[in-house]
Amino acid sequence: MSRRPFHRAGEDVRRHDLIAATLDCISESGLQGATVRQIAARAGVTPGLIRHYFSSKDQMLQDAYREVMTGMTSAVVAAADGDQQSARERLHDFIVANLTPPVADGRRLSLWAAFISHVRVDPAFAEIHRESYLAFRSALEELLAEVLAEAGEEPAPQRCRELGIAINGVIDGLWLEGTLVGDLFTDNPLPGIAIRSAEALLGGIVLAQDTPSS
Amino acid sequence: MSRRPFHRAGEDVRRHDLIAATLDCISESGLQGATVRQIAARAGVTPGLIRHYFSSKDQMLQDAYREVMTGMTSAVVAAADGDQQSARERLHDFIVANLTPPVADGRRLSLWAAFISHVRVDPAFAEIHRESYLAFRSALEELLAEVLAEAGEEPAPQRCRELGIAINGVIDGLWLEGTLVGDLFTDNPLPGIAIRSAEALLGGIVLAQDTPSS
DNA sequence: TTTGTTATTATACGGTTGAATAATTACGAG
DNA sequence: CTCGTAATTATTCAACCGTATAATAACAAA
Repeated sequence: MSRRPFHRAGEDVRRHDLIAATLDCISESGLQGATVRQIAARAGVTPGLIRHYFSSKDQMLQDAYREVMTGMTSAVVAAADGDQQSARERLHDFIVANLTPPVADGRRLSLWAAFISHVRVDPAFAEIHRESYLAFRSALEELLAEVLAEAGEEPAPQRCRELGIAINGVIDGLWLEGTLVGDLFTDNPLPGIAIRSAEALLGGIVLAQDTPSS
Repeated sequence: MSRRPFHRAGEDVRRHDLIAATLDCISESGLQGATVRQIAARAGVTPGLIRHYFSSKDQMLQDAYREVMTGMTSAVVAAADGDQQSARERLHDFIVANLTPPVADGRRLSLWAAFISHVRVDPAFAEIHRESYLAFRSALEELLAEVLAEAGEEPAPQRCRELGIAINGVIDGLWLEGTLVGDLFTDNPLPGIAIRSAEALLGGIVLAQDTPSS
């Protein structure tokens, strides 16, 4: 009976590894499959270590949820911060980034869905959702204001807000269904649908460089 | 030690009661809280009875999922089958029904979210989702074809399909966020946003009787 | 009223869960 | 090189999970 050998790791790397292992477990077998033992095995440690870095398993899940959401928003915001010249192009890339990998990805959807099911049950998760949703929407609204101004239209806050809600709805819905049953949309690529929908919602402002209208 | 008294019930009633109790448990405490003991207690029976009516707990969950989804689609389809004259009015009511109670409702969202998190893990649930999504989308496409024809536009299948995907996306996204954090939208009623969005996507076809554009 | 069927309850089982505690071992400070 | 600290492992615990099986009681048929 030899004791298991181990090596020490910095607090930050351990926490990150444990969260990564948690997300792996959730994406593969859902929240139900994310047990402390499974997570520990995946991270290459023993179960007890989890409660040394997190006050409880629930606390670790909250941290994991926060990381998933910030990862998604930062990915699409980065896509809109490239070297594009016009606001139209930035909005275009922002929308497309939402509906193409790595954001539109089965693993991300699994994680998102698992946590969403907890939002209505646990207030702590509701707060995390609220924060991430508002961060996403405000980034989108800012982008929309620039697009409107660029097109010579007065970017009234109320109009930007409503446009943001609507376009966010399109993105959310397409991302959800497209990633859930992607094979249904091979004949109708979702990025194109999203761009044309946003253009329609914007009252005809053209976003795409090349738009072969269907 | 007195034995618990009981009365017999018809097979259909019992199954329905058990499924109802299952949904109650899920909506209140998520899938994790929907244990056979909790469900049985809620239904006023003992746990063993569940496996007398369902081959397994998982089987009962599948039946419950199917009931939730058919309940939602039938509710909105019924809203579009009233005594409205024009197709425009029917589409209008269809969209509004999606974003107002009892469809836009916290309990329904809790149930939907809990099951969605299972769709990516269990193929049986994926199949149920696929069926219900296609049923919903085809109902919407049919409605859209009538609206286009009524407006004198040729209802090409490809256009109806793309419109259906896009409008379904708007509905899904708004339903999701609106029900998750409804208090964020008190100043921006979602049914109005959805209608105006659909009108924009339809290229200007007017759906509402009275549309005070924001 | 008696009997047979089966819906329902009661009980038990093996396995798993998150958490708590105690025993070790790696590593830095001195 | 030694020692103290704390990161990590090992073990244990009570509670709970879904399921299987046997005992019981309600109701229908005769």
